[in-house]
Amino acid sequence: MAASESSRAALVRSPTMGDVAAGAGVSRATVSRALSRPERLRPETVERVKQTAQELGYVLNPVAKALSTGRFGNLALVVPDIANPFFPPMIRAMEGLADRAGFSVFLGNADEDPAREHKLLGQLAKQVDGIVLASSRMTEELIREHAERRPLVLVNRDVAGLPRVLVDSAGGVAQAVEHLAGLGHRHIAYLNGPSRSWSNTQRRRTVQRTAERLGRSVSMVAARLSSYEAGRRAVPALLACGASAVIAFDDLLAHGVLTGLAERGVAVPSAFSVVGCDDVLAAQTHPQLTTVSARAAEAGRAAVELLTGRLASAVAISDARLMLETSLVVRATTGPAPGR
Amino acid sequence: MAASESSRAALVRSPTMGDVAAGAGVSRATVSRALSRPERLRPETVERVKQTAQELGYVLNPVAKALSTGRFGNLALVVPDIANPFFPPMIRAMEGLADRAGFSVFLGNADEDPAREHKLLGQLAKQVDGIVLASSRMTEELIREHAERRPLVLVNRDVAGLPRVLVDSAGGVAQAVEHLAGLGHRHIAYLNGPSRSWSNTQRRRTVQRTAERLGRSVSMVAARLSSYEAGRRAVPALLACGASAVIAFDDLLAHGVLTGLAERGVAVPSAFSVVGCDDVLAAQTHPQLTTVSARAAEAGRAAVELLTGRLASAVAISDARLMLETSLVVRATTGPAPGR
DNA sequence: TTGAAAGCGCTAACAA
DNA sequence: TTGTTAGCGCTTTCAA
Repeated sequence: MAASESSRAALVRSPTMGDVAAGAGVSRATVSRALSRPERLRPETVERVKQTAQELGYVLNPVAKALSTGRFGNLALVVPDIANPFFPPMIRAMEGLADRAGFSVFLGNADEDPAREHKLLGQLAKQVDGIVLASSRMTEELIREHAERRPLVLVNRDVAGLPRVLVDSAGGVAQAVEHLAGLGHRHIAYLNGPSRSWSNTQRRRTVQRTAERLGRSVSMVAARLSSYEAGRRAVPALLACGASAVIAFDDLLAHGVLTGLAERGVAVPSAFSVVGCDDVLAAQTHPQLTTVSARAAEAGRAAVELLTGRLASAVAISDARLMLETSLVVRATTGPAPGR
Repeated sequence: MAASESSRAALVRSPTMGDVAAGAGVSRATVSRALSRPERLRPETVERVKQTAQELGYVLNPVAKALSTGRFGNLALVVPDIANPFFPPMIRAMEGLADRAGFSVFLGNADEDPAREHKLLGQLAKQVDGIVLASSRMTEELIREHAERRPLVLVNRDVAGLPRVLVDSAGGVAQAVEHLAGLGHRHIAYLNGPSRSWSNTQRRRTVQRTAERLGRSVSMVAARLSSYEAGRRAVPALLACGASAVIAFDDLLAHGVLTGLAERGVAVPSAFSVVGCDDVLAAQTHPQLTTVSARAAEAGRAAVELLTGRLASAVAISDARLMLETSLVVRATTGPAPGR
């Protein structure tokens, strides 16, 4: 009754290469070759092996293969918050491309917590060929450390020496400021997102510089995290600072602001203008939010391409720095400054 | 220079159990025990082993462990479309719970395609301990087949004999119909979602029955898939059918409808009422959509609990059928029927 | 073109 | 309490 006693035991456990070998009257090595390097075998052998594999319902065991080759056929994808609408389109694009390249993907949700991010990367590293790390909140030092263990591509995080894809919101944000200035707004607020976010830093600076250049004043308002509620709660501060328009770190905050304004009877855009960022919520909700395109899906695709390219070539193209330009998408939540 | 030649080679490759064993002056088995069953070892031995493991920066290789034990420490999560706002909160909840239970998670995006779903499950099955399959579009037969290979829990798909978590939108949808009837609407439309969706079938039937019971007429409008654009395009049909209110398959469609109505100058809710489903977009966007709560996160959590419970107990609780009740959340997009 | 055999890093009887 | 040994299922030299 021992599993090794007779071939009838194969009925319960799934068939292995040995079973196929026995069935086809060849060695396990030959089965392996028939499946991975058929050109090195006589066609009729390959045929016979594939035939019996088919009959037995044999499926290659990826874990055994991985142990033997050191290659896993898996990618890791780590994001700070999968529930943030910025990420799903990116994840979707990544998963699709990874799949086409023959990889399965692990998803890690870091919960905006650098420590959890670190832990996730640690436990995933040993079963993936490469990692895409999006909007990391970890220190540069820690990121470098992980990048040494496994090929790693960053999204929206700018660490010199590591391959990275950056959605350059500067262009779009500058356009947003110009758009508002052109509409007569003299005082613009910027509603901040997560403080450790590279994107937030970039957007804040761009608002500041552009407004300065155009001679408009700017107020910085803190939300500190990206959420609808945070945006809603920021409205009193927004109104108090004297601005007549706000550029929010992202669409989620912008929607919160819309609600907060509505609750206070402030009409949009006639009394107050609102601009979002990322064009993700904006594209699938009403009202049509004026926003800065973020090209999340493209960024994801580019990151996976960089990663699989690097995995295939064995030549570490380490310092790739891909910038994706953005632009303003004017929709319905911006209008002329009040009293003009 | 062969890897086995001298221990100096350990500098390049990551340390194995053998390295730790050598360093601590014990056997590999002892290292293994120190890490997984420390209670079976003398405390000082455990200490010594952990110490040297620490020094060497040793991390257990999960793939080798999996090959040896047949347990992977991985779960698979397959959804039809990760970009559909219904899923991210669910995925997030699942990932969090899985992580706490010591599992990493593979994410599969089936793209609303049964064939892709099948393929994904096939390739993932060999490296996971269990599977959560959400809103499957596959045939019951195929689902059963996969459930035989690996422990599998369904979400929002009702297959007898398999453990499943169902968000029972009947309650909430019935309330929505009653709510609208109470507001004087005599003709209500239901905007359909994906035809293979269990949830859609359930919602459609509930609308029909409840409206019948209350003596209201119903029109069925097809959108066939869940997207903002589909909702928007459905507006002409919606207006043409003579209804004064719509219940949409989900929030995404509802938002599309809102935009379509706005484009035609139809005011919400004074001229037309809109109800969504899922309360996912609704909770983080403006305007505040009247919707049916979907408890996606809870459903995800329940599914993972069912799965890990089953994995731990080794007793197959096969026919669990968990229903999560829903209810209507009245917000700002429904109002009295026009002309009343 | 094919087979034999060693080994990937770990676990788990079985002994001691 | 600890070590020895035999795999887990696959790939990959090396020989034939």
